[in-house]
Amino acid sequence: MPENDDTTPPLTREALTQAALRVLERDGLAGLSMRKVAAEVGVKAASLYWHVRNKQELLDLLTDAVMASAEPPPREGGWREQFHAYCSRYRRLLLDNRDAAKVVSGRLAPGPHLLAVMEDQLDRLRAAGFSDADAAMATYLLGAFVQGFVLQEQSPISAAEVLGTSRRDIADAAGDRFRSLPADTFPNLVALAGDLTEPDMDARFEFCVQRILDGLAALLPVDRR
Amino acid sequence: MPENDDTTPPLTREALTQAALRVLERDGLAGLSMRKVAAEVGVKAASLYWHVRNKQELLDLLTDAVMASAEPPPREGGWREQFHAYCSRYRRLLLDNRDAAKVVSGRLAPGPHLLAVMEDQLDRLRAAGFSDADAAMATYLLGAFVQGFVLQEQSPISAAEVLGTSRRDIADAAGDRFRSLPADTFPNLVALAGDLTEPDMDARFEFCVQRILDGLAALLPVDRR
DNA sequence: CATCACTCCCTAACGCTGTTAGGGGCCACG
DNA sequence: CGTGGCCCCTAACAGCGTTAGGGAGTGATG
Repeated sequence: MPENDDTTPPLTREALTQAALRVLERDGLAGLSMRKVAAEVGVKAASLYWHVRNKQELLDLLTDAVMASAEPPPREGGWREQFHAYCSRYRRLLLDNRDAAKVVSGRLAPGPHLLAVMEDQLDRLRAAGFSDADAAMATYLLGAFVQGFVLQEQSPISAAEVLGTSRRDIADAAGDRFRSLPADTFPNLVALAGDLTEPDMDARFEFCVQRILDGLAALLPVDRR
Repeated sequence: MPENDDTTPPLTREALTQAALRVLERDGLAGLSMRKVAAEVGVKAASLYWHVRNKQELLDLLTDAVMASAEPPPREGGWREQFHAYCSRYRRLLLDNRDAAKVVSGRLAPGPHLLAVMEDQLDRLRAAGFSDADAAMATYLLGAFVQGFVLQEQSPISAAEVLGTSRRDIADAAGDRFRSLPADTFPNLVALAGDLTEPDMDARFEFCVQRILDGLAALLPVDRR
């Protein structure tokens, strides 16, 4: 009798999704198993298959649940500020929810929340003066980039048997590694060791986003950039 | 007696890597197990742990093996053409080796071959007139983007219980899905259904790369773009 | 020659995974 | 009262990464 209620309400897909979200936060994507999700809702693993076709469908639900917490930036300022904010918020979202980048990039599942985001982005891009085709491509470009960036940003470093796990320490170690390469075959890596191992990922992201926004701006007539 | 030799040469990490590469090509990353790799070299699974610390180390070797087949584009024409070629070739490489994008993005393992690529890219960027910091960032940006793009490009579509698995059919189905959305809440998705589901991924990639190159070009003094 | 250390592979096992088959209470409807 | 659908169960299957411990073969050392 683990419950004080004599009957527990039947499971819903939403409850299941929320439970999976908790397990994901606690144990990460690698630790997210059907058995743990089942235990989280007080049920055995096989029972999940009544509500969900398989694990992938649960991950699809997770994807949309993550996207649900995305809220569009304020609609003020130029299109550049707005899309800069969009990118920053999307990155934040992926960073704040554990392993969200891996979950989202594992499947292209346009759930209702993602559709809403796309709709909003397209509206702003067209209002900014982008052609239909360019607007469609721009949303794709920004989405793919932010996802790729965060994935890269979060991917573990191979040589990291380093004790100090802080960004700073890792960057220092990587810098030393670059500097200790043979200078005759890798002159540029040696010379740019410091630049290559910039530990401030926010600054890196900033740079990249600004370049992409510059590239998009070049599509507009000069007076609308 | 599966061998005509009475003794087989002892395993090397290189032989093991090549075997893993074959299994990867045949069964994909999800089907790549230590047992299968062991069988591929005619050995039992536990024996692999003599040559390799764990599966992740094998994947790191795989990553560098994939990067080994990357060859830099010819050093002729402007920096734009050169880096356009770099991006296209990197994408081709990721597309041609099964699940290469997933393997590569799972770990940040700067093996010798990746170091060589970075060295070469930095050299060209500096020659083109980019500052040290900008050159370092640019390699990062291009790498992260291409990886993100291919990952997105290859991620399976959730609603694809569709029979016709061709790009064209999937795009058509997705287009129909967009068009059948309620036009009052998703006017842009409905209107741009065709543009959003452009099936020619080469064209999509082309667009994105050109935008990023435009953005990078803006860093240069006008006379060197 | 005997002994030791080292290399390289083995068997056996542990605890985990996703998924299916089949069964059994329970509740509403005819 | 019976029947059918809902919702969960137990049991099991085949596979996974990984470890412990053993046992042949080889080459150097006493």
